[in-house]
Amino acid sequence: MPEGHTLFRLAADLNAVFAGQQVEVTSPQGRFSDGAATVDGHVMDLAESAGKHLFLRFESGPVIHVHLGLIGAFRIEEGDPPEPVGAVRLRIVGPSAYAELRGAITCELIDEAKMATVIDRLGPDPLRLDADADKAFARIHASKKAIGALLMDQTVLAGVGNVYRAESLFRARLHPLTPGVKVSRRRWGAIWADLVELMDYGVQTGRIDTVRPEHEPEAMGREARVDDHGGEVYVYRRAGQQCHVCSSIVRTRILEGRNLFWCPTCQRRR
DNA sequence: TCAAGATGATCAG
DNA sequence: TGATCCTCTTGAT
Repeated sequence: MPEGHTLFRLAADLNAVFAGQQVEVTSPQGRFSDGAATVDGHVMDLAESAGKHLFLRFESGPVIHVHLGLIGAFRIEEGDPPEPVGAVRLRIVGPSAYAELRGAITCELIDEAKMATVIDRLGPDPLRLDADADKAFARIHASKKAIGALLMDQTVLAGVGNVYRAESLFRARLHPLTPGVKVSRRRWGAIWADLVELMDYGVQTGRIDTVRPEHEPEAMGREARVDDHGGEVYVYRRAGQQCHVCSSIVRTRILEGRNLFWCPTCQRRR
């Protein structure tokens, strides 16, 4: 589930087992062999996330830059590593645990300058305490593009993916095709505050739950269903089903190549 | 056994 | 906007 909260949590978990430790770094699949060899046997300094990007810094200077993309997965297991199974792009082995990366869209060795460039391109990240929500609002309010597309643009806002997009707009009762220029500062302030709360909760629990207690299906007399992504949601991937709040049928369409979901009654176009 | 789809991003046209 | 890449799971045949 690679949205920003996943990477934030992953960085913390990697620090817990590898920070300050000498680690063995390999690429069983072979596609990251040169990069792995450069830092193999070195001390991992710190893992950090920025939006959906992950950076593993080594005391000797190099940084491993990882982006999970749509299907990437980085798993940490305790104990000694078994023989690699499948396409393991990167494997890190420490004294008490090991981690394996599969399917990432990016796994490369970069320097501090390149890391700064990657971070500079990103919009404010709701998971960072020093993030400036006004910076995102300036971009949104200057755009005629749909707010549903702007929320997914990582140069506008970092870390928000398809699930948080669908759910934050539902909770704000805002139609996803509303042009950015029509979103007021007050409305944006509420969406930002909600994203901060939702994503922080996602970091703590490792899942995306967005349904307020009073709207839970049990409370509404309906059968509860937890989606594949591991949480209870209002509209994400619920096309054709009843809205938890008003019982209208949740709709879907493709917006800029990605599935979009909304409730036509709770999120009326104005 | 094979095709489709998935929480992402980039590039060409 | 469509094609492409990355890997794995699910469902159809």
